[in-house]
Amino acid sequence: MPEGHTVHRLARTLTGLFAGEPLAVRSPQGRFDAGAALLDGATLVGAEAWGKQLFCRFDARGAEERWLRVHLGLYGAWTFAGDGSADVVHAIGAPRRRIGERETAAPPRPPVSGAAVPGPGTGSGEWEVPEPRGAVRVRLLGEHAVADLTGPTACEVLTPAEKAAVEDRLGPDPIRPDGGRGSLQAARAAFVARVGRSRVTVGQQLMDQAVVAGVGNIYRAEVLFRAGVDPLLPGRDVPAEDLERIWDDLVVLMRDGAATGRIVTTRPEHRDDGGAPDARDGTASLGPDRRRTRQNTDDDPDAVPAHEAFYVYHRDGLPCRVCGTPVLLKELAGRNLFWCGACQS
DNA sequence: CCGTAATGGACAG
DNA sequence: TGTCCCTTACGGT
Repeated sequence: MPEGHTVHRLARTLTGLFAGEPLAVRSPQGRFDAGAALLDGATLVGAEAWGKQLFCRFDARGAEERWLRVHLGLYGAWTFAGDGSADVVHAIGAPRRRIGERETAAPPRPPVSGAAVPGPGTGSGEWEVPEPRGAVRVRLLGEHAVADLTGPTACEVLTPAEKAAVEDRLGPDPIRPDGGRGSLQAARAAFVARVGRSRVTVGQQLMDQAVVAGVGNIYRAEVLFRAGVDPLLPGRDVPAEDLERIWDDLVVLMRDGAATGRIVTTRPEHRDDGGAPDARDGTASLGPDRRRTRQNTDDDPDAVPAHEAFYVYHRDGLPCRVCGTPVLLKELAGRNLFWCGACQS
């Protein structure tokens, strides 16, 4: 997925597109019919993120507020279309979903086989509401835009109490202004204390959303490399100063990711690998934008090429950017862990 | 056409 | 630790 930075971006996008508007809520796929009925016609007050959890607040006149909770899981994604009155990235979520991103540069998609419902129209921008594409769990339709959700791990309507219960199980979030613990200092202290009192490896704990919310496999691998910490070290054996540096680095890296839509962890001096392709994925001949590791990027020509964005993630077998030792790969708790055995020891 | 990977997580035992 | 779920796009046949 979509690590935490993506979800924070999504919250901002949804708020920008829909906040203050009553929305038509549907489940074209049918699996969310009951939930959609609860929300249909309610006003989207705003969206927020905590780690990888997305919460959209709906107010229906006279009724108690409702929260739509969405978790994208490994391959959930939102795609957007609209009249262009709001500036949005057109697809956010699973990396394979590139169609939406191409639409960013492409002219507005023509209506599909005349079946599309005409949009309400806004005076300035006429637009056609596109047919749902694929298995759309939820469609949010407003005056100026439509948002389609596919493939989520979780999609449900919650009461305020139920939303609070979900949040209670989440660790501090480096992207939230107060870290989700009242202040960034308190959030860092909570993280350091929690990791430091467990024998579970620091590599596993970083993937535990109760320890720190929003970190996924990429940030896990990259932040440990940047800190020079061995992922297999038990948390209690990692010096507190290292854990503090890891937290502070997550704040920087993840907020940068939320701002740009990309994860880039390499420092400029470590990026020039001569344009070497990602040798592992056998896509060397496909060109720089078709490698296995792809990002949801804004169309920024100055963006760091994907194959130079990481130190170790998906680079097993390739020489470490810093010391040249081959990057290691090991399956840990069902997920691939990448690290440099020399730099991280 | 089919198998598989993918930045995740819940649940059983 | 293993199993299952969610969906898409890609490479290989």
